[in-house]
Amino acid sequence: MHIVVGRSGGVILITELDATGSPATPTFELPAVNFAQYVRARESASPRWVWDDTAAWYPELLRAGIRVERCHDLRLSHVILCNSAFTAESPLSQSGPHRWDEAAVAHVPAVPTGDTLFDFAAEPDTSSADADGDADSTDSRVEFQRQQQALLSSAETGRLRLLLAAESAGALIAAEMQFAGLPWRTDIHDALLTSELGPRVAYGTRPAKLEALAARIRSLLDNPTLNPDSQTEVLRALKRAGLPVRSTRAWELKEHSHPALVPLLEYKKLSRLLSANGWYWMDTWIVNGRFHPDYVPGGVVTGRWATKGGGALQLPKQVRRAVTADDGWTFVVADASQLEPRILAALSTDLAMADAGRGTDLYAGIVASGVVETRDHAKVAMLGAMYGATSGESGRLLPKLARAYPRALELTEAAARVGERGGVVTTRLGRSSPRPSEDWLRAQAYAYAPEASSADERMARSQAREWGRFTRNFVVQGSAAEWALCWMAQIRKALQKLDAGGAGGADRDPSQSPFSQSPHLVFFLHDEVVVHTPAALAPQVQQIIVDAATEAGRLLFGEFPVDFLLTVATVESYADAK
DNA sequence: TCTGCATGCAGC
DNA sequence: ACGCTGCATGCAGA
Repeated sequence: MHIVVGRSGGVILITELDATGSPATPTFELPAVNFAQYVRARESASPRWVWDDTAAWYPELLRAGIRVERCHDLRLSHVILCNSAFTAESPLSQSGPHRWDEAAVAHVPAVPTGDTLFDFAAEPDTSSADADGDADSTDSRVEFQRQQQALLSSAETGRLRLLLAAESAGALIAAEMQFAGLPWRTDIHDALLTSELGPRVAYGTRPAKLEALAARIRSLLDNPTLNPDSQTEVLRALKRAGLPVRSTRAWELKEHSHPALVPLLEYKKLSRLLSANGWYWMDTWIVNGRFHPDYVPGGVVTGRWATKGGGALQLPKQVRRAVTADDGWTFVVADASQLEPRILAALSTDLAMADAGRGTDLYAGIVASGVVETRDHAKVAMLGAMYGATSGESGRLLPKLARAYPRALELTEAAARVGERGGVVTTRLGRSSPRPSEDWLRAQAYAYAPEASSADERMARSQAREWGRFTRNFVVQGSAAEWALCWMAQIRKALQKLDAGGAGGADRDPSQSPFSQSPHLVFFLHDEVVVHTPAALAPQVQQIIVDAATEAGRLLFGEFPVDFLLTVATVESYADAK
């Protein structure tokens, strides 16, 4: 059963649909204050909630202590269906742009408590799209019908249905992870910063260790006024010291040797720590011992998640020590080993490559098959195949890989050729790549014009290859993102079931947060998840995560025999994983 | 003074 | 001439 919900002024409009998709009852209104109770009551029937934007609806339910099992996020689904090659003929994807194509409405973050920093979180969202008073429940219902119709008219209904369900589950998970937050010990974080940088100082001033390094750099470069934070000044000073560098990138500096480079590299490392995850970041993002990352599901063209603010997807290993489980709780951390190569093997039904990864590290398996000499070579060559390397070590190793795994390599080559011609490629479940820009198309067309110079032709060729590398990678990265969504959705479902059988079940105290007593996802990083769980349940959680990986593989690739191996660890601190 | 772009680096 | 990002910072031009 589907229940379509929409807002109009101060009321919620609700349409319950039966199994055929037609209204089971007339649309009715509910005062906004009664909405959460309504959802709580209806949830027992396991409906799929249909709403415009999960981030605009779910946080308030979570604050009311309510979780929902499943939803259909119209905005995320709209983007997928409008672009998918599997629904290219549908009226939906041929219709012009409207409000469903707009960026997500500004939404309020889901934070459980009304702390100073996030006090605004409790205020209702007044910026939503129906400010003109239009009954957007109608809009949502119409849009839902259009999406259903596009889905059913597709030759790939099954894959797309799975993709929309997974994408929507991802939206629920993102909201739940933001609400629950990642346990974060500010005392440990502060001690770590103090030991690396020196005691805390006011914002905008240099901590002692940075100041000492700056002094050392100035003296070794014989430049008493040098500002080590200025790339231009540093570059000039290095050149004057006789170093043939063309940038101040760490990897380039490491290729040279000069006494000043030691403190300079150390300065850069620490200065990065301070500006990206220093005390200011801690004060901004840690609330009551929890980091509440602002995930954006579907935020990347390939289907990966993005973040806005907080940098959850760039959380450096340096600070993961501060991620510490609550007393009596623990983390189960799992990451998918060599996910993208395994995805590629399955996409291309390359049995030899799947064999290489069966029950073992896939790169080690490639070495064991005698394809290349070392694990590092196997890895570099695989990455080169998926990213489109043409030169260097990776480029040299590619022919060996192509001989051993022709099907896999042919898939990546074909994806690149499609992109070079300006075409569209599609992931396993049906997310299609964007079309190239007008500029790109113009440059390609112009390269054939009689008045085009050889520079024009070179430029066009270079841009064509660039777009080819993008589409080459899109298929693999995007399909891997789909696997990860299915994996997480399965984990979530199984954890909820585990919870229903235990202390957090039917007799749960509704005044408690839905996550305060039972295992739940707290972090996601492309191919890695973290579950925060009562310590006693960790073995069951591990099993759930492993089984979910197998199930995700089956959902995407059916019976094709590819393993999705995980590295799983039960740890008190995130820093101790892998 | 503000804004947009370039740089550099964190993650996968 | 190897893919996708977010974020902080400095710098140049408006």
